[in-house]
Amino acid sequence: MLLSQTEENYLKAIYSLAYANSNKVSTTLISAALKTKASSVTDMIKKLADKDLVHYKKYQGVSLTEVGQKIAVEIVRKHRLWEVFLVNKLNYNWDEVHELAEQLEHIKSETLIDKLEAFLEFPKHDPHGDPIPDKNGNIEHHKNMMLSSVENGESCVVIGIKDSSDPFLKFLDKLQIQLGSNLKVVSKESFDNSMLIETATGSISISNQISKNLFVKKI
Amino acid sequence: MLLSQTEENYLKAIYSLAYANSNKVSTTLISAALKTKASSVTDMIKKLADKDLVHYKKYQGVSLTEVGQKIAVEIVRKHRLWEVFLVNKLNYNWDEVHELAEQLEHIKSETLIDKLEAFLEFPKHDPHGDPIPDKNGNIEHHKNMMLSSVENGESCVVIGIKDSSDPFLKFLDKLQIQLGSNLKVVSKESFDNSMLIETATGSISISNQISKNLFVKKI
DNA sequence: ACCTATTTTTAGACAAGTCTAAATATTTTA
DNA sequence: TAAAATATTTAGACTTGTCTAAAAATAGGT
Ligand SMILES: [Mn+2]
Ligand SMILES: [Mn+2]
Ligand SMILES: [Mn+2]
Ligand SMILES: [Mn+2]
Repeated sequence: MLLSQTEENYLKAIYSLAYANSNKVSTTLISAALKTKASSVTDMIKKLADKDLVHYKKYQGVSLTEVGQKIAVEIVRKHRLWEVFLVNKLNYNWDEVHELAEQLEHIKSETLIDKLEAFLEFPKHDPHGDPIPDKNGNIEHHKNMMLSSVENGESCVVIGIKDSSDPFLKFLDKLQIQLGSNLKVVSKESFDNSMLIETATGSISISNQISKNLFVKKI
Repeated sequence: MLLSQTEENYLKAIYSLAYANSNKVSTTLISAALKTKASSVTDMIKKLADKDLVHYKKYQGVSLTEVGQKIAVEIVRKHRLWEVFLVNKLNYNWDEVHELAEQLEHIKSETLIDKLEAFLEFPKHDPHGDPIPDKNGNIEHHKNMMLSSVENGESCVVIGIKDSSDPFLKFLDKLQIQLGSNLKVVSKESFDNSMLIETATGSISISNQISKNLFVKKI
């Protein structure tokens, strides 16, 4: 099955949205994610349904078939491996690689991505801490522990970013928080849910907005 | 100026054809190179002319403007650097990379190709011996010495392949002839212009077809 | 110079992906 | 449960790049 870039982008979008939300994804949600109009989405959904890549009943939302899901995961795999390449080999910063990976993920080849994976020495996570599916499509999701739920006095390591938008990544750079950073929760304000935390470089106060978007592992 | 992949492919095709032939390129030649119909070429030529990327007068053939040429060379640069990446870093064979580079050359980014070039340590030639234009578009063409014109008793090094088609490259593999191979011309048959040559691994007879397609430098 | 063969262009059509505007279905609210 | 608000689908149009078939221009041969 040879898909167009556009079709691949739809599948990937449906995959992320289905994961983030429940299961069935609405037309408007997709159109927002892809910056198209709802009517365009309806058209494409029909095409994908014809190819048995999505389940679709009018007005009922859409979900991926097994084949559709498999393809979506392959694209996610490509996206994340290319991101690793860009950051680890070409010295891009983690906030600069998304758009490029968005293009590179559509390169068609039977062998390329496995060779790239080997060259990168089989990374398990992309530069934003997101898990990289293996060549069979298996993927180890984060356990859902956010910094916001860590108790006073406890320490943890940053293992992932929920909102990988450029501005948020740049802001983390400024705070000198990276993947692997050790953080100790000193205190929590019940007033606004902000936190005082200790990092390698000092103590900082961070808003709930931020602590809700950092995946951590207790140590 | 943001061009579509198709437009870029046309510019690159016109560039190679203009270089291989005289200067003005005919509609049919382009359609043969791109495997489209002549009528499609006419349509696209008009669009490129509107964008001042080619000079075009009906029935008179087409040639690149300065801007058009600059863009074409940029695409050639990308193509060849990606080929180097695929061969040197991902361990592809030289006969496997063309189609992939054909896709990768269209990735849009201000910074990617210069970072890739640095990562590859500024190679001067692609895996087929073709020169890589620098970031300003300067390109050092081969001096036009083919193995076929080397005299009896003289030695030379293979520095490039004129016809980089998969079958020819595979055939050279079989003969154990690579870029950098030392060849000594033992004798030439006036009958069919075949040559007896000595390589590192032994003596072989090669047809004029082959010797006409190997760029060499005398030593 | 004229007729013929070839090349090139035009005209009209089609598929993919998108849009706007209008119609229809669903959901919310009262 | 019926009106109002919102979401989704349909209808018709447009752009890009392609094609086939037909018309027009050029090039060659006598
Ligand atoms: Mn994409
Ligand atoms: Mn990522
Ligand atoms: Mn190409
Ligand atoms: Mn090459």
